[in-house]
Amino acid sequence: MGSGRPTIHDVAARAGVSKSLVSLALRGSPRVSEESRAAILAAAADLGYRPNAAARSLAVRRSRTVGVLILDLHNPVFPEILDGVQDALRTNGFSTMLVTGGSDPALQQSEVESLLQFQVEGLILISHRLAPEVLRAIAAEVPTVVVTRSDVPGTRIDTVSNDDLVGAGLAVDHLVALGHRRIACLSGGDNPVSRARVQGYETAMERHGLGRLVRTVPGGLTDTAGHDAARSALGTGTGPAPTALFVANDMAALGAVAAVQELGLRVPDDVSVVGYDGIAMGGLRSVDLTTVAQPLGEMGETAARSLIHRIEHPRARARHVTLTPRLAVRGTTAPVAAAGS
Amino acid sequence: MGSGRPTIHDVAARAGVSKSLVSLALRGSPRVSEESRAAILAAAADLGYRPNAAARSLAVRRSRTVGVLILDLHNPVFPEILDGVQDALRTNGFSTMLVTGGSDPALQQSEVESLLQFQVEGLILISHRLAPEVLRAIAAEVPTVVVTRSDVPGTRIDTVSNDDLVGAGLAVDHLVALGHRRIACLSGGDNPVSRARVQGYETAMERHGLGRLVRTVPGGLTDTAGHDAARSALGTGTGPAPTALFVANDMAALGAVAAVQELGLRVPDDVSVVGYDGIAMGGLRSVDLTTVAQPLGEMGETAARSLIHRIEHPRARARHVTLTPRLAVRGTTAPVAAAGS
DNA sequence: CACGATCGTTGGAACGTTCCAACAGGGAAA
DNA sequence: TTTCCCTGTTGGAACGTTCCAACGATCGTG
Repeated sequence: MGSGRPTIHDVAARAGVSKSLVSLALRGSPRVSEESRAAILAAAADLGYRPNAAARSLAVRRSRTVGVLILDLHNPVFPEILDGVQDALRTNGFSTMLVTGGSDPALQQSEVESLLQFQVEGLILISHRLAPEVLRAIAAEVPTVVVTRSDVPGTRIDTVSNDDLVGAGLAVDHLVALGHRRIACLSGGDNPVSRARVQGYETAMERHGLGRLVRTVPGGLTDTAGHDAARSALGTGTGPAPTALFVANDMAALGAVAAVQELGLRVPDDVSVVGYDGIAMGGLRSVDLTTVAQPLGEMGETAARSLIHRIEHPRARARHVTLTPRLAVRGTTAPVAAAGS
Repeated sequence: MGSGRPTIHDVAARAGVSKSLVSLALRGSPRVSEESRAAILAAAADLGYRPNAAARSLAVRRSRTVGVLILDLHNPVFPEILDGVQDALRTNGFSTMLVTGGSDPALQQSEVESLLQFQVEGLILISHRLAPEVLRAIAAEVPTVVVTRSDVPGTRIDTVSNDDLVGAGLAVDHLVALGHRRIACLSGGDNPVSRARVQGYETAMERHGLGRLVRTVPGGLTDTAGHDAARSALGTGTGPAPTALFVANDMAALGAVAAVQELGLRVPDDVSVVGYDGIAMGGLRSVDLTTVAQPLGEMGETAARSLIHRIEHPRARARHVTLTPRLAVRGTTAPVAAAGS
């Protein structure tokens, strides 16, 4: 007593009832008389009583908390997914414990470890870098949902991702409809997501009878990677320059736009650029990037709902949800210039 | 046993020792014999034992966890502060519990409430919207540090912020050195931070003998607010147009850049623009915004260190740290055009 | 008028950990 | 030999909550 936070015992003593009744009353049980309830509530308010979540979770053996591991808060894609996650969790009475592990797999693993020590009931991994066997071991202990990647083996792990093949097709369709034919693809490097986007691009080009004009330039997922890839795509010596660029993600697309401008060309008059992701920043007036927008918030919500389902039905089979992206047409695409340059 | 996670008792049974000795061994006490230690470690590994943080925190009455409330993960300033916070906390053996409350004060309060239920030992508020009396009540219960705002009353709350007056001065000095005289300020609206930046602008203008040319245009902290404010600043009818804009933050500055271009003017040839904050996105090639950069990571680290100090010395007085920003000169500022337009 | 049912209330056990006082055994000192 | 002190180990209490079996009082019913 006295020292430290007030406990349920202190409230009981002040209200003149037993600790059990306080517990009942505070959780809104109907079988508590009106007077007792009023006295207890008053006592709790007087003392500034606040339930101890650690003690509760110990007693009920449930923490009502889920852990979220996020790769990198700097890439604006992730906060938007997170919004959806938190909304859905909150409305279902779960708390969120958020950690970031950077891109270091070991650090990520230790962060997940500490989430598990806190007895989280489930895990949402927003774009992790964990080794497959580590991931599998984790998923064996606690329901796990992976967002953004769908290359996860095993049936104990739910996944939520967007359909990169369809998305890349949307971009190509849009450009073709604007009259473009020489459409280059700046790839995002050697990871499953980027590979799928490149493949979607190639398939769509074939579908439009442009298979011979397929041109994929190796790149990466950052600003500078996009910049460099665009320079090499537009560089001289390799036949006629492309009139449009499909870039693996928005960050790289922004770099590509800068490169185009540095080369003395205009976007979109001389070269159209389409990104991928739909980050909010792409919608800023001074950026105004045409892009394939993933339903980021919806992906987050879906992930949270899948997880809750698995928590409530531990024997349920894993679900793999693929959502469909949509094209956001903005200012970096335009009909192909009348005269070939 | 059997069902659920293995506990310290299971480990003890398997290693053939008492639970107390397991506890000792796992925490690395020197007074455990080598054989016992080895047997215990082996048993723990076999069972996949993981300590229960809730039970520990109940027993030792310390959670070794700090709560972090972040206003908005979408504004890129905050993740960068957060990086510094997490680094410093991690190296001092604290876990982080991160929540976001959006801009709704009630929601923020309930998120803080749930942090307190988890028995966090301290709180870092990265730009909150809590009412002063709520804030004070919270700080009375648990050590609290506020980052970004320095207008907090009471001596029980530490603050970490940057010196907005000096920062605004840096921007004005830079523009004046480039030959600009008609420098307008696009304000960030009615909040303490924005007011300080405007005041710093005015003071600096006076200092350069440009007091008569002070011109403050009401604006806000978003892309569109900056856009609209820039349009009205550059609009006709109010004497000669400014040749440079000092904008309350980077997001608004990006909107201002877009507005300048829409008006058929070039940045920086016709109009120079300086932002404030130093978000990473401002450094992207296609953006390349000159700005007053706050030492964001350092602010986060300082906040974490202040908090840890207060946790370890509960009677310590609150510290109010003000860090100095630096100017990042990039592509949106240039010498004033030779001929007045 | 005794009986069981209902209502509101209660103490004790449990959750998994840490801490503390106390233990046995062996060696050194008396 | 007895005493004392180490070293390594142990059981029980505590942390703050929830759950459960059981309590006494009041009520209606036969």
